[in-house]
Amino acid sequence: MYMLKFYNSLSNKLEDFNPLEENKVKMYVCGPTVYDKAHLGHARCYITWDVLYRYLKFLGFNTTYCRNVTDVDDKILKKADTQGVLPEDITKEFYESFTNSMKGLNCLKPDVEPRATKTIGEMIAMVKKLIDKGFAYAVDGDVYFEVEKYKKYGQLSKQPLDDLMAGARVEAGDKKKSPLDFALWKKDEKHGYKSPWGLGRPGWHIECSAMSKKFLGDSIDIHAGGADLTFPHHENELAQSECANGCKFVNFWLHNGFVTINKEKMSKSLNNFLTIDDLLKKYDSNAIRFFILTNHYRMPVEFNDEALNSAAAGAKRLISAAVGYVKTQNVDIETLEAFKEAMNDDLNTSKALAVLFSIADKIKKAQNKQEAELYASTLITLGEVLGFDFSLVKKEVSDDELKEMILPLYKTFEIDENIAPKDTIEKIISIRKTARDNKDWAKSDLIRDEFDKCGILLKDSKEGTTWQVK
RNA sequence: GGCGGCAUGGCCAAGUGGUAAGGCAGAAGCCUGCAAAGCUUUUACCCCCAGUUCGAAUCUGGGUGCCGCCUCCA
Repeated sequence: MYMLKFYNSLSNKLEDFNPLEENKVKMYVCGPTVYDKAHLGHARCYITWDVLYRYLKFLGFNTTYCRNVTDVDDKILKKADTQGVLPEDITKEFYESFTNSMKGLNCLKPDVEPRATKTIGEMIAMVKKLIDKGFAYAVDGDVYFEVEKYKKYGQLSKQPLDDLMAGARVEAGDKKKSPLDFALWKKDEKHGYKSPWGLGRPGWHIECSAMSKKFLGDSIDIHAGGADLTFPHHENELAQSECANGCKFVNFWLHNGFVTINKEKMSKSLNNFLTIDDLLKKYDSNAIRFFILTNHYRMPVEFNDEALNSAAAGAKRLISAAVGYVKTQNVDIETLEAFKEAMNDDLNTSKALAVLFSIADKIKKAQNKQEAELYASTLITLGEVLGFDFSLVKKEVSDDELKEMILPLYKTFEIDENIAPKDTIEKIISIRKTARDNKDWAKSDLIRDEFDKCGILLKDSKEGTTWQVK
């Protein structure tokens, strides 16, 4: 039995994971602000926590995964105003885009995906409570959290209050008592919601606090997100929630590292990002996952095409090892234990991948069919815990798509277009076989090239020639 | 300036004090008419210096280099 351990950003230590409630895990991940397409950095974040979710469930924890959608935000409003459309138009478009990206990456849907706009009431209630308890104050339609009142402020980011104060920006016309105080509620007469303080909208941090409380309760096991959220977002959430609820907010704070490009953080503001949509045009989800999972989730990952191509090759070989086998209830215990040992160690996915490669190797070296089936089933079972999609190996193409692909061949070989594409391929292969039998290598190679141009790979072996979509 | 992190073969990367997993690429071989695919084999003293130790990539101290947060950002 290996103990499940996570690196807790709150203590900066590896800690044994014990859920608050026996066998139950409540996890919250900061979701996207839906105003633009998701990029590789988001992919890394959500793939990482997707793997955590899958693994917790695999271990048998009754896991509730909540990932919010931030659909009230300055950037959304700004974009809407610039384009002369409603904020809802923006959020609808990019929520759909995000959902598609997640699907494309084979990320499981969270159990709850609350939207900020649907949780306004709870946010207002929380802000009110903070005011009642003396942790917040209202000024001219704004409400601020008074950092001074919460002595533990800075515990997560390990920032001494004095240093924060020294570095804090003081803005002209600021109504805050202290530059460190942050907005819980902002006056907004154009896009605002009704509240005890007039028309306004929630601050970003209170959104997560309220949604987490509503759907998971006052205390939760895991709160995860990108490392850049540690300060101020998570620090502020922590302060608000503990002050409002009067109890511990989160047991484990987990943060993933960034994707870098040319050694710099990939981000919207640096404008050096690659969207998930674009990446998926070139690489499948297994390749992207493999790329992300070869690194430990807390380390930075440097993106470049070479790395992604390398990952694509690795993923393909790994997944292909299970082709022709199905998943059963059986798994190889030794491999399972090795896998768990790796994953229990703060999600050491790099090591877990090595375990998968070793089981893939065992499939090939199996003494008999039964053994091979056991190993393959193990590979699929554990591979799916990492979110690999084993259906992607053999590209399934519909007859119509296939026909579209090989249309030139119909013409070249003067084949009736009413003949099914698969039969057509077989027919051309038999033409090629005749050529090969006659040692007409020029013709044989030409046909192979023609297929290649159409995206079909021919494989010659002693048993004959087979084909597959590349 | 404050806080945090990183430095392992051509590239990516794991690594619990006892002498370096795995992936990619490369090379050689098998297979093939030739290829492709597949299979087999194969490549490291771990940034520098000092220390602790019988023994350090792994611990301590000091360098050097790189990155992130401290402002919206996964």
